[in-house]
Amino acid sequence: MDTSLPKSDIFKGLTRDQLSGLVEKGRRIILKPKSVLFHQGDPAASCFLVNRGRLKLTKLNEQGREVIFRYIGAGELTAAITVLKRWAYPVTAESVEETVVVGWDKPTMIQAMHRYPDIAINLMGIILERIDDVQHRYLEVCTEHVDQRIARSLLRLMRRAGLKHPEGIQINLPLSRQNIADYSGTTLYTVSRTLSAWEKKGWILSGREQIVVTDPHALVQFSETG
Amino acid sequence: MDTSLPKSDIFKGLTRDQLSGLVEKGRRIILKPKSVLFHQGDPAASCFLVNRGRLKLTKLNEQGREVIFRYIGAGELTAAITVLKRWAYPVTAESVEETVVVGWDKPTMIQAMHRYPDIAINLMGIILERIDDVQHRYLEVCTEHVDQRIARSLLRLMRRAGLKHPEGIQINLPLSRQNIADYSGTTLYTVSRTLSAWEKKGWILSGREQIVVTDPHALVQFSETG
DNA sequence: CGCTCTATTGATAAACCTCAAATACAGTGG
DNA sequence: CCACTGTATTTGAGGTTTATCAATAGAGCG
Repeated sequence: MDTSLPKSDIFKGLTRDQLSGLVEKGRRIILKPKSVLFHQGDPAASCFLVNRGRLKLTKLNEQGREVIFRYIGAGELTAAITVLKRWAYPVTAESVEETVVVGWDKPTMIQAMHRYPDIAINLMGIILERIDDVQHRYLEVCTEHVDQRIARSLLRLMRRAGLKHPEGIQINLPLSRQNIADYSGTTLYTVSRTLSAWEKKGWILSGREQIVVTDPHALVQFSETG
Repeated sequence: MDTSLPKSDIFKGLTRDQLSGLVEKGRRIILKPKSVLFHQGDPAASCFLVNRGRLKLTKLNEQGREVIFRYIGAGELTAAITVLKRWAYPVTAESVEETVVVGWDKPTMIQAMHRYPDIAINLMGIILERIDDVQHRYLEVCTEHVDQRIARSLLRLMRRAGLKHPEGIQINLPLSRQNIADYSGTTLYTVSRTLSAWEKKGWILSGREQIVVTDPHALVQFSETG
């Protein structure tokens, strides 16, 4: 069995042996692209670590409109909150590409935290960062214009999933206009128009489900001043 | 000294004596209406419990536009996050009426958590509820129309600060149109127009900085369907 | 090559904001 | 009690932003 694990914040402080012991207790799941790991309100959802690939975390509102909270990649956790709460995690996780995760159920996770208190501390840190992140994005979506928000979305994705590319930095993720819209709180039409305009300005290059940011500085400038 | 403390989630599980010992270690602060307890990015901010009155938690964006995250009342905590993180809490807390808070610095709080592990567990629970709340509001602000969001804001405030009133439920809080706008992510003009319309429909009564919800059911209905 | 999914673009409408001006209200000091 | 002042609120007009709808083009795949 492949016991290699990516570096992850949650297990910082553990030795190699402790870590592989934990991994053995986990359930390894391989997801094809666009398959659902757990669904909004799924009571069985427990704690998952992404080993390879990437998950999209979303939420649907009553009318069925989707919002993307974040994309999480190798070494990142999701649904860790459920370990500490009895309610189901109100978020859906879906792979955007072939993805491998390791999942632990609540009892295992709680036992692990007792044995290695570092895990609990790390978990706390991760949750606090998430809260800060959502709060900041809440501020943005309340106060900023759509195009500013699109710019921020691209920059955020670029930082988390950026790859070197001859013309700039490529967002290494299958990313449709609809995805960007769901991530920015707008519609695919507005995204399309906005990206077209930026492409004319030379700030980005765009293709089918692909974006390359060619002038990050211009985007940053724009995202801050409008 | 007045050692009476409101029931608070954070100290659930502690005895009366343990609690009053803690209160004595805290610093009691009395705030006149509209005074700032701590400011966005203030490194000195530590953990505060509201004893009486109410605080408004806000954040300013780069252009100086304010967003209200939440109003917190007696028995509720704020800035608890700072206890566990080195960074400053990126939020401003301001009293909306005469307010009494008890504040503890980080070392005291950490010591207390060691002595009474219940506190750490309770704190965790509070933080998890907050994350869920912000995420849900993020979804709302991304997907819903302004008037739906205003309806949700009134309902939320009603549930947290509602008082019986001959005509319905009064929101017991000085609440200007601007406040509602900052809480809903819109402008005071739109709030004014919307409330006028609802008053004509008999859903609410409104006065200067005062709202009475006379038909909560209609508001709920509206907030869900548009 | 035809099928499906994604993206673009124009036209139109709706939602919402901004500005300006008028009005209502609460508190203060005479 | 009343005028005065500062703030809160309302409302209209006009404009901008953004969503919606519809039609077309393009890309990838078997």
